[in-house]
Amino acid sequence: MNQPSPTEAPAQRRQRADGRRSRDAILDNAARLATVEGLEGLSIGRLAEHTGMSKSGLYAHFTSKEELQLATIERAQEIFEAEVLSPARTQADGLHRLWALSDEFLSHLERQVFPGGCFFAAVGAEFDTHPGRVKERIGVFIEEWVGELMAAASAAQQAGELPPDPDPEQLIYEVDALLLMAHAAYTMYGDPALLERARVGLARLLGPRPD
Amino acid sequence: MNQPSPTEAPAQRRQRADGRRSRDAILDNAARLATVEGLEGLSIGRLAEHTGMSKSGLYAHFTSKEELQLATIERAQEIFEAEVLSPARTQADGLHRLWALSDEFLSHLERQVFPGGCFFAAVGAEFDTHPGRVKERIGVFIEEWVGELMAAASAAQQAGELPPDPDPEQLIYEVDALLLMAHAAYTMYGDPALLERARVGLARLLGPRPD
DNA sequence: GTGAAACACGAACGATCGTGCTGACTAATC
DNA sequence: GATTAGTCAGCACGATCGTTCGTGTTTCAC
Repeated sequence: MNQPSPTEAPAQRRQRADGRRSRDAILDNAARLATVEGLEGLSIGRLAEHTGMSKSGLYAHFTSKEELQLATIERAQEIFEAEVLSPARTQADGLHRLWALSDEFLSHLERQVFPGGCFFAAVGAEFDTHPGRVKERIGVFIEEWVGELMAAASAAQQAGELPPDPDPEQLIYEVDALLLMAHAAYTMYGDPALLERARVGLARLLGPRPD
Repeated sequence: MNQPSPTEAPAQRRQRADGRRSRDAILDNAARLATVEGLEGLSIGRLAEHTGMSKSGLYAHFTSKEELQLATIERAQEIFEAEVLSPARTQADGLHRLWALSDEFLSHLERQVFPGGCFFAAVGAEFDTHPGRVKERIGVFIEEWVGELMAAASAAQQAGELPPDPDPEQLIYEVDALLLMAHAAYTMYGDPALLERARVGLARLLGPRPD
């Protein structure tokens, strides 16, 4: 029934439970460490040491370092979804959603979900000058994030919660600028007041939080 | 007369003209390459190859890689002063100066003074999670840059060119956020429209350009 | 013009990088 | 319970890393 038809390429080697657990642990560490050491600066050896396994044992889970980097991005995306996107999506579309996305983003910086701030801002800054599959994936995720912000902004304008004047692209550019600045400033100096400044700026762009 | 008193530690080994030229060439290449490869990712060997000299010959100019990095930052600062700060300082203090600083910054991105965008945004993102002398120097320069922006904003408020409402710290936080976003977006996607969005945002913060 | 010192090179160092291979061990399948 | 294959460690590889040293070569001060 649910077994793949024999004509289809299986391609997927069957996976053992302990292997799945190891791979998860590796990628959890990789996603968090990458915001500190960088996605390229993070070496297989140090990641293995940090995960408590041998270099070759760890490497057996991936076919190359680039594959490890891509898998790490995927894991970081899951973490971001769980910590930022999902909580914000409980809010109604429109201005509530837009504020929630911004607040949850700033909250995940403050809670240090990643020790180096926003994963995608960190590795994006690292790979913006390194064309290839890794940069592409990061670029795609950022576009999705911006798309989600823009959808909420459009809905807010449609509902009359926001003036139509700055079109959503411009508005979200400025919102995202404040969020990026919050990441950069807070990671560099560690002062929570630098997160608060972003909230003040958001209030000027979006008006005070609804409710 | 202008020779150092013999009791003073000479400390400074006398320098030959060709050596000075070599060192300048090294640091010019280093400052520009660092925005692409990263200040840590830039290796002595590749920098030597790019400069057209041997690895050991290049290294003889510095006592360690960290010293090379610090000298590179100093050189980048000189370039930034020449390309951004000096031109803007020809404008009168206040709103004119503030707009000039912003415009010259965006212009130096567009002219690709550094191939990887803003040097200090790039290496700042790399070293924000690496405490040490390099991070400190970067942090100090950013504070000076922000200080210059804030001084212009204060003068503009004093002159009645800007409302006193957002205090200079908050205002410059938002200005700098737009400039940082311009760097990040333009470096990642290469679309000049992303620089124009920053200008539009600046106009909302500062009002239209004077004159 | 001569001597001292700055300069630049080649060779080499120990360490670490990403990447393979081999072979025990062990969990899942029949 | 035997077979299969996923898991993971040990070892080793070529390359590259930052760094040092010794040795010619070139510039500059006297």
